Amino acid sequence: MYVEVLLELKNKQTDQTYTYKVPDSLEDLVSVGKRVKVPFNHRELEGFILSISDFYDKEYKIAEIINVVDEDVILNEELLNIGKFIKETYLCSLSSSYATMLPKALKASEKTNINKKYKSNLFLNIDYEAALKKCSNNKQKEIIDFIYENDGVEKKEANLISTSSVITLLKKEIIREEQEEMYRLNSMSVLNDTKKVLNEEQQSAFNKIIENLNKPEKFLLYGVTGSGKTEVYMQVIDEVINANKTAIVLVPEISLTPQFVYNFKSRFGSFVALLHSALSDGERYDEWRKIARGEVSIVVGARSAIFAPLKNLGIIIVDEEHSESYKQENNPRYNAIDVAEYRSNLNQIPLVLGSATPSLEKMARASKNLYTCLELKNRINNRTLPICVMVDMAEEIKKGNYILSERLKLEIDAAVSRNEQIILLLNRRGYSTTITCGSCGYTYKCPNCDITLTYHKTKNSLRCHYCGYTIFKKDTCPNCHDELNFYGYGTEKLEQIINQEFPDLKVLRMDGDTTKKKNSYEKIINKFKSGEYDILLGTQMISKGLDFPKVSVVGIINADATLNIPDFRSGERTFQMLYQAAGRAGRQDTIGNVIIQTFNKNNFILKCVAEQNYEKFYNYEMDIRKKLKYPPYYYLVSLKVTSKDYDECSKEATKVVKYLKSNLSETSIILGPTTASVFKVNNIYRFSIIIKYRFDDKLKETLIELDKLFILNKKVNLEIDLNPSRI
DNA sequence: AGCACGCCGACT
DNA sequence: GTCGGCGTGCTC
Repeated sequence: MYVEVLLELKNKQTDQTYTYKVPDSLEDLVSVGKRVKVPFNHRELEGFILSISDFYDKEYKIAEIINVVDEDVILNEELLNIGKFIKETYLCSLSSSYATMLPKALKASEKTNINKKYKSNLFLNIDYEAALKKCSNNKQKEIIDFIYENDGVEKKEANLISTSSVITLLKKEIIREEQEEMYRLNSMSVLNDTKKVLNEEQQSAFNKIIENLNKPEKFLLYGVTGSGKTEVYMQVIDEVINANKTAIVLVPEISLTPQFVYNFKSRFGSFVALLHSALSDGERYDEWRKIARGEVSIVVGARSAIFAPLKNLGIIIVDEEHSESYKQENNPRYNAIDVAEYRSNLNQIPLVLGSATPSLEKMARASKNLYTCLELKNRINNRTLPICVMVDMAEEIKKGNYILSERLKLEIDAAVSRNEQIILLLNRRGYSTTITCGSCGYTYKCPNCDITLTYHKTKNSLRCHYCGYTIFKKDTCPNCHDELNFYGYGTEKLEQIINQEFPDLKVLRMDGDTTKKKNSYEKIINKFKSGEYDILLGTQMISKGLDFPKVSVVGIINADATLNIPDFRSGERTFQMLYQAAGRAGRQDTIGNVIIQTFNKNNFILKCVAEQNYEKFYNYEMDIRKKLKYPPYYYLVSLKVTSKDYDECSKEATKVVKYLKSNLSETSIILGPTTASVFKVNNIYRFSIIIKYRFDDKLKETLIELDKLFILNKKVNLEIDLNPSRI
């Protein structure tokens, strides 16, 4: 018997299977998808068995496998196929595909000590009467009774009676100890929630999905904020479970902690497994085994939960479909929604993508009837959408209001007097964006990256938001010792200004700096929810799917910040973020007020936000994309050539473009090379090349060949990103 | 990746 | 002479 083994080496040269002989003694244990330990070039490594055969016809000599690592199959047939799909779609190595699909404990390369956890149980070894007779004291009798009454007990519990008696009984073999595998997370089943009555729109969306449960139908559930998409998901899942099938629900990482998860737990109890980033490696391993063994029917999780080894999958739901968190930004650069489509086709089951602000790509597919669009136009219980007002900051500055406009200050006061809460969005952390010397023009810059440092006042330090480089601020210019000027502002400064202007109000700040510690995100949210704080200010993380019933005012401090980022999707991102933030206002019985502060009061996208008109935004933005040949009209590939050596990097980037131009079809557009938007990060130079194409049958082949040319080049690295989320 | 092999410079 | 620097190449 021979096996093909895939080793996990981080090198594309070794991304192939190696043939090993299986000794007779191990033949019964071997099966496809299990890990085996094998000798490999004077070392011992672990790898996955990808296939088994009875003979081989290779000329080289063959080694024998050392042992079989797993009792159970890790990569089942579907997972094996998903891995191949990822390799072929995103041009990464097969071993790196499987590596990202599995929890750390199951990776072939990691020599971790993440193990199964066991608990000890005690049982009677002889019958009850005989056991009692053999007891030499009352404590022992008590233990025997305890075990007898409960038909076996946990050793921990018995030890509470008397540890030494337990030891004695074990020694005399009156009782015996057995190990039972246990999970680190005890799935508390809340089960205190019941189905809500669907309104007409929800019901019709529900019906359409239910009618297609055995088809690979793709749905776009386009429902305004507060229209009750979650209830539709849950009732659909209920149907799926009743048909003895299982479900995956993907959620952006950020909305995983709060009520979304709680809702699922209280509706479905222990049928739900959770996969989120706060799990320890051990906990993640346990959840994974629960899923693989069929002990749960629903998996709720972030991006990588799309790889959950559920059998008999019945539906996949992706909430907040427009979220960029579904695309992995390092290798393999997969998009969980693409994988979801693949699994939907493979299993012949529906895929439901939900959003209040669908991505242009998905809405375009819906308008071409490639997806079925299910629309929820109204908020449940006929709640009204908030009222949006745009404030021209150019006018405000004339009045001396640099950061907070008159209107916003009034609304804050009014909300507080009504005992309501306020959310302020400022998508930039830190205190001020740049520090420049008034005399010589010296600007603090990162020595490793091509970017100015951001001043953080609480630590009196300047930090690079790319590589983390930090220095302490001097009192004067380090060059000419003259005075320093501060430009721009971030969340830290906003917090200070609010404290000055509204000394009586209690303010919470939430950004990348205040949420670094584990659970701090959840803590801040709970603090704000409790009502003891008046204002929550923060970066875009406060705009995502949070439900604070008492919030009636949302202030967007600087709507222009994200609008001016040089990326073709910046308009779309701005619309999505501001629209979602606006949706935080007036969730229950209050009417929401949204104040949008801007220097571009005539900007069309901001007007669309103010009117809360997605269709208008969609038509406008689609028109631009068509004219500029961007997605969804064209597909993109982003190539990045990186190196520590600037000249080498530039030279190779030019070669890449030449290669592409001579190999791709003439209809494809090749742009570059240009220095990337931040052209130096961590002392590595970056050149960017963009391919725009509609149909190019030579594309994959050309990129694979190009990639091969760079494998052996140790000085220069090439990264290929298909359908990048940013360029 | 990581280990061996190989081909050069600088030392007890 | 030989110890060890790292560039190159291969691993069933």
